[in-house]
Amino acid sequence: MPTRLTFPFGLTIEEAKNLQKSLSKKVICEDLLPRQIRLVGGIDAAYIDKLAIGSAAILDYETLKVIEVKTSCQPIETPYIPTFLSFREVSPVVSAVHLLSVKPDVYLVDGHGIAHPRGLGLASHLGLVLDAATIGVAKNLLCGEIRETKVEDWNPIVHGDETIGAALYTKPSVKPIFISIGHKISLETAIKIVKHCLAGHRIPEPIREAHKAANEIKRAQLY
DNA sequence: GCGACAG
DNA sequence: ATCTTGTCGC
Repeated sequence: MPTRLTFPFGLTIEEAKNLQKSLSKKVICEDLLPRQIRLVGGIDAAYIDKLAIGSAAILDYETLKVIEVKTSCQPIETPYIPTFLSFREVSPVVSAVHLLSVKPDVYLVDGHGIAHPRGLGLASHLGLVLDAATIGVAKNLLCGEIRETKVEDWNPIVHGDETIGAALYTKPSVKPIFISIGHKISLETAIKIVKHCLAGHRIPEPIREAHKAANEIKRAQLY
């Protein structure tokens, strides 16, 4: 019989793949967000034993100062399988987002958007679930290759004959970060927003804050 | 069949 | 992601 992993809804790998494919058709690669961004969100997750900690941080876009941070712990319900990260992280992360008293104009998500084998990385999946603008910000490439034609501070990530993202060089002599459309945004705007949020670090500030919050929870739970 | 593979 | 101190380098 087919390999039936403990996916939500009892999905098999094949069924999960088909779900990703159909959901990816709903992803919008255009700017459906305010022209003037006021609040930016950062999304990340951490793990302690059998618990997943979803984290969401809200920062002021201009000053990059933290306005609010929420976390939510849940039992881990799905194993980590490459290309199926969203099945593992969407639930805890959405719970954290629902605890927020304010919603951002766009979310920076720790993971890929459409730069995914079936076009549905965590950032895109989350964007569809929240019906919000999202940007995928990954530290490693999952699929596609970098086209070395750098004329600015980034190179296109191509898959076949399509540009699925950008390798953004944030600092000299430092590995780039991989940006891709999550939902309701264009790649150009996504790159612009991520660059604005760098503040001298490789990882954009909203994600760093979400990451910090998740780890602070870990310490509290540990003792 | 083999290797690669976000967090 | 996680287990983990000091250390090399900008």
